[in-house]
Amino acid sequence: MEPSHKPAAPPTGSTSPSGNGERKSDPSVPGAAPAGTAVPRGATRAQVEQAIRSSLLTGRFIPGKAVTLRGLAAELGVSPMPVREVIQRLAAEHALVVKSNGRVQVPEMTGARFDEILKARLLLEPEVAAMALPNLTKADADRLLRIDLDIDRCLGSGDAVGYMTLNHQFHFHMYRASGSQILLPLVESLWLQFGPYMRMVYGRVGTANLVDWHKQALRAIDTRDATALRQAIASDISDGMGMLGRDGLPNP
Amino acid sequence: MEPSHKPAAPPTGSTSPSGNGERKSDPSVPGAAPAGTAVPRGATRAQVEQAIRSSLLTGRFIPGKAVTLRGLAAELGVSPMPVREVIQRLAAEHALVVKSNGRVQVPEMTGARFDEILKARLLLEPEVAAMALPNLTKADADRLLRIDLDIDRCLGSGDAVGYMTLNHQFHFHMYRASGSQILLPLVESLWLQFGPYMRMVYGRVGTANLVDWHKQALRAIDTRDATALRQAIASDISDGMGMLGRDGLPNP
DNA sequence: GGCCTTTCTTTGTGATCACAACTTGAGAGC
DNA sequence: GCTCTCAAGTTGTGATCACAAAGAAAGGCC
Repeated sequence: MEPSHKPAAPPTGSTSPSGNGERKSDPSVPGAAPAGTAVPRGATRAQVEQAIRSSLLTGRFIPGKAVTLRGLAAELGVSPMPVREVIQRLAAEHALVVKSNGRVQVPEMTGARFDEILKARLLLEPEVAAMALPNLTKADADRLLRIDLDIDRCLGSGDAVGYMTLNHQFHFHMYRASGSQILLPLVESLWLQFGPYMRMVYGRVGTANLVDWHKQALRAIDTRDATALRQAIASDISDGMGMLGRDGLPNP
Repeated sequence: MEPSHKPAAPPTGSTSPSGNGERKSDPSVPGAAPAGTAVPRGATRAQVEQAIRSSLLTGRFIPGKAVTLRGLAAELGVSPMPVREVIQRLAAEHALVVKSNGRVQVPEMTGARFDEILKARLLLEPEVAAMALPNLTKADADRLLRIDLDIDRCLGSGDAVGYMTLNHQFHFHMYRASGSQILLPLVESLWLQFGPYMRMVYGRVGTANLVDWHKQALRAIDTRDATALRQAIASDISDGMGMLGRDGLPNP
């Protein structure tokens, strides 16, 4: 809704970018980028993908909302073309669903989906964390500690978006150290799938998380205890998803 | 290479489909479908996706091979458009890789990737099988048995492609009964990733698989023994990947 | 002969167009 | 007043075009 991404919308009220006089001046953003700034190949698509991904991860797209090609394209100030490809990509990762008639929408959470995502996270993420453990340096531990302190601050002030963003950073800064090429993408796909549902967490931040499992994880990293790290991550996932809550979801 | 899919290539030697006189007669297949047969929406893309997916799963694409948009499009007799979207989709599932310059190629197998795929399969597939167990009917068990008998026949006659196709059918007919919406797609992504590497199995069919774990799995299904089923699937995966072989792969 | 430069070709990318299917809304008929 | 019908608008899909960047190949220079 909020067109915060639109870089330089045409001043005329024409939503459709067709009909403007200039043609093919700059293939990236029609209206910005004053024709001369070197734009790397495929830059537009990368920007579009990043914008949509972060919108999904922080819950800015509400589940069930219809996503239209031209709508998103206009919102981002680009042609429908790069949006098409990004949508295909995200649909393949099940971050978006294409219905039988081709319409695209943000997937709605169901009880069964919720349970399965929880199960999949519990299977994969402790393993990825354990893979990362030998590669985690002192600098990584420091970075993780700083992120966790910021998380505490967000929990204290009730900043839900900040909490979600930082929680994502905490987990993936650790996971990335695993050097995993297979398991890590699978985990990323899972986070994208419950991301939109995160919206439910608004206002609920600070009520749960009696035990700070991140601190336990940091201790396990310090002592190089893979079993303890696995346990801490598993507990963190269970508690975090518990905070989201499965109750009230349709069962199918 | 063999243009078996091309329905009605222009008689002229022009590889590029531009320049043909007829325009916009039928949006599906240019030259076929005599303008009146109802073609469901998005039919072309579905066909293209199916074609490429099965090529990947049965190892018809050799790892490292460059995949070009226009090349594939010409081979399938369609415009580059649907191929673009399918490629994006498959790249998102890591069945294809997009290099930094935008070029697309079939991913090459490395030792690390191989180990990780094996680990991921061992984590996920026994679980999916266990989820499927309560839903497996007598009819499913019969179907699985028939597939396995066909597998035995292929192993006897050294039919590698038949073996790979049927092995895929065996596993996924079972897995599909789980009704899983999250774990099953993850598993499918894994199969797509080691599919091209399956090519290595040509000629090696029949040398391994001393224990028939499929038969063990069928027995576990009969006795509704989840633990035994998990074990059978895990062993089947280990043996199957062992037949593919990790030796000789570059380590990174 | 080997290496560098230049040209031509190939290839991905973004934009736009045309079309069919779907959705939505208004209006006529009962 | 309700429902059915039909028209207008919306939306996804396939095709084609134009362009820039990256490769490949050919030619010239040392």
